[in-house]
Amino acid sequence: MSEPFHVKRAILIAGPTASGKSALALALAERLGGEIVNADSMQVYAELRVLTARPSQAEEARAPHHLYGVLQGREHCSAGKWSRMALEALRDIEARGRVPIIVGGTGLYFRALTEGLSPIPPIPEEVRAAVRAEVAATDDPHRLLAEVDPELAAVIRPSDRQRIARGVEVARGTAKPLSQWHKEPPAPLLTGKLARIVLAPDRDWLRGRCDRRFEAMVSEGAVEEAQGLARLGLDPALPLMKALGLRPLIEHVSEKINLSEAILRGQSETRAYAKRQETWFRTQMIAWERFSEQDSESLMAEIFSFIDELGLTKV
RNA sequence: GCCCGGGUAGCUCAGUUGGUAGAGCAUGCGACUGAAAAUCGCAGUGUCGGUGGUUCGAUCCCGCCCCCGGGCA
Repeated sequence: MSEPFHVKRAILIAGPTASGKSALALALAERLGGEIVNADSMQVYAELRVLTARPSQAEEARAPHHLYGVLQGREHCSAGKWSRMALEALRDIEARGRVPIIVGGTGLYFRALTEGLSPIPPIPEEVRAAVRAEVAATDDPHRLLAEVDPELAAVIRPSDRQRIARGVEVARGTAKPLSQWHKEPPAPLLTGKLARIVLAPDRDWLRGRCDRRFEAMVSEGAVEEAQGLARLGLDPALPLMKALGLRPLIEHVSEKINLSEAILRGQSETRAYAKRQETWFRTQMIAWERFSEQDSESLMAEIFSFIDELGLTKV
């Protein structure tokens, strides 16, 4: 097991979708001489730009951005893959003497970095694919898991096919079941002087922003982006095909539903996602500093004084 | 004016051969160890359009009234 990477200083910004994290990160980067690292599971895919509200080229010109659009849609990201890419980017940024600003909405990715995951080796792709296919096909996937990892089966709901598939693939692809791997204490990948920030705006305010932003995406080419993806004919099970609003827009492009219905569904998916993120941030990231200020200038001031108190503003 | 259909949860609607009601969506809460924008769990709420009648008992049957569609005149 390798030693964690110790940074001089880093700023971590988590927040629900549409909470304004990217703008905040950019403002901080400009002020501190920082470089931005994406911690969002969907913004890593090249084919998703509009639908994931990825920073524009103009924004990317204002400060270096990393891990945006770096994977092809046919690849699949994961917490492990992301954390390895992130560490590499962090080392480079540190070597340049700049401040890393990690920003995103994927709580699990932040956990992988700051708390670590159990040291489970990669599962061979053939095993993964075979297990996923098997789990998708069977009527009783829970039994498959119970056969190879009864301890895990006892705590995973029979309806939760995704976790069941993970449990089965680990049991088959490694020497021991996932429930045993989980007993090995995880170790952080990243240590050092870290400012951990969660944006926690008012729910109604955020809902309004989600709704408006989805409409804005449509006027900025989200339909065309969905059409482009539909033409690629990718496996609908691929992670990027699960992007919020993508499925309704593809249904619209293939003339199954009209645009206004697609928009309503996209907005509704976005709101539900924001809710799940908030639950994670509230219950899983309790040690992080929460900010609910909505005015961007006041927010910036509060955050700046927070990181200043931590001694992160000077080298 | 007449005929037909409808009025049940925030929305769309199901239902009760008469014993005061339920799904999906929305909303709220939660779980979360390499697909996490994923995956999964829990919860609530209703003067069942109004009013009179029949009945031990009406959201359901009957009368009248109101509202919304559609048709005929």
